[in-house]
Amino acid sequence: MSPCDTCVVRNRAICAGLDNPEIAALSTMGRRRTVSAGEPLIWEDDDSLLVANVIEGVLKLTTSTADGREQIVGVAYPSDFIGRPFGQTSAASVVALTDARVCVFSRNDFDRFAREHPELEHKLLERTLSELDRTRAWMMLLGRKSAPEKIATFLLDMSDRLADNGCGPHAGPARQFTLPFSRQQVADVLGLTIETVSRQFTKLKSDGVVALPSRRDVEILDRGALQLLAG
Amino acid sequence: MSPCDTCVVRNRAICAGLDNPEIAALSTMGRRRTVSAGEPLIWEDDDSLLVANVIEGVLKLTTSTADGREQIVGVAYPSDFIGRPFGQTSAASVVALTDARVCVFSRNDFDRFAREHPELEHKLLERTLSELDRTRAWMMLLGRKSAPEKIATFLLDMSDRLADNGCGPHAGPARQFTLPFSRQQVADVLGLTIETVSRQFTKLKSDGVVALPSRRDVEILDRGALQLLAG
DNA sequence: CGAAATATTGAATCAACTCAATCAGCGTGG
DNA sequence: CCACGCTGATTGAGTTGATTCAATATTTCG
Repeated sequence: MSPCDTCVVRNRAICAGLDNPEIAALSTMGRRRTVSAGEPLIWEDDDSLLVANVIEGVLKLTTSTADGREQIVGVAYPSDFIGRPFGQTSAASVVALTDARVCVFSRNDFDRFAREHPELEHKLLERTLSELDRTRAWMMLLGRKSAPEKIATFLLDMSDRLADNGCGPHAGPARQFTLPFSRQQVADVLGLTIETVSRQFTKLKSDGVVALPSRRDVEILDRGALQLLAG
Repeated sequence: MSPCDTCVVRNRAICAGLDNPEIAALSTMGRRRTVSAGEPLIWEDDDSLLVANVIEGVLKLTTSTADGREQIVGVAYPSDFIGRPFGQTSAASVVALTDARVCVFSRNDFDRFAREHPELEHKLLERTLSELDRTRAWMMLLGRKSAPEKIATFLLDMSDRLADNGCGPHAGPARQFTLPFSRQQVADVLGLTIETVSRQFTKLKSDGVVALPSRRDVEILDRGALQLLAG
């Protein structure tokens, strides 16, 4: 019995659609590992040695300048695929935001396996195309939106992505949720400073648009107002 | 004889690697068309009805806000693939910057053909992964770089991508080139205003870093200085 | 040539940043 | 248990880089 049989993302990750012999083969190549909050898994510009599926937890993808400025260029949730297949180096670092569990493959093994399994490559292609769409929408935010618009867009995005996507029917966006980000990390997602993020949060709170019961918790009181602010 | 036999991007586009019967089949599905400078080919949020290979010319991929702000999220050169396969809607508009020639497929036809030809899907996957890398690098620019850094990075990027990639050996980055962008379009790539772009260009000229013989022409006089400025 | 579009330059404003101080939450150890 | 220190977040004051608004210059094209 392979560990995949009990994998909680078995039917959502790129493994979905593989038949039992294929899963068995893939299973022998992969191994599970945990990554503690704050711990890196992949380094920017390093040789691309491994790829992985996220089983549990949240990780950030970042790029940095020589002088230490950071931009979060992506966020990986359970069932997401991380790492750079079919390429020599990884363009982004991957660091866990929360304690996480991932299913890791050597890139070489994965590349070989993928080339032999078109269905898997197709899943990966669909995922990559979606991620590119999402990334391009974020470029609009970074290049053209004001700080209030950025914050509103961010909160709505979080509300969608942190929606309780368990097995319940039509969950819809979450009204209240816990951010996997510190204020600094929110700033690194939005291309702002921590002070600006803090001020915008305070503004939204005093305007009664959101409630902030704790540092990481958000409750959306007026979604319509947020959508209006998002621009 | 199919038009592909004489196609100048035959060996660089995703068609590369297909054998003759496959090319013949693909060829019957595609048709060539020209797109004049300024003419749109695909509209944001519209149903994704067509995909295409760029044969000649340059096109921009853009997203816009309701109130008309625009962000250029990608630029397509000859041999690049444009459009959104395997998805209902297109996340970006595609508009020609110069007169262009493209090889157009109905998305449905292309999707079906691609699913039957893993080698083609693999090529598309590699391209999409590279484009995602490039896009993420651009997010760093949009979120964290200053106007002078943005302009310097932009000019170096143009110098690389507009390098004479004919058949000559090891061309290297272009020392002088013609921008396919107006000042407004440069602003839309970098998330700046046209005035800021103009001021930065003037600054680089008066500092002797570049020469600007005409509105669209750039000659890099001091590449080292540009690299330093790029941050 | 003249008109229209595009680009540059200048002056003034403002949004977001920097720098600095205070505050809140939290775990530790006396 | 609570004082202490540490980290992260908030708030304030002042600055600045990029914008906006406005005027002028240049190029393009009918």
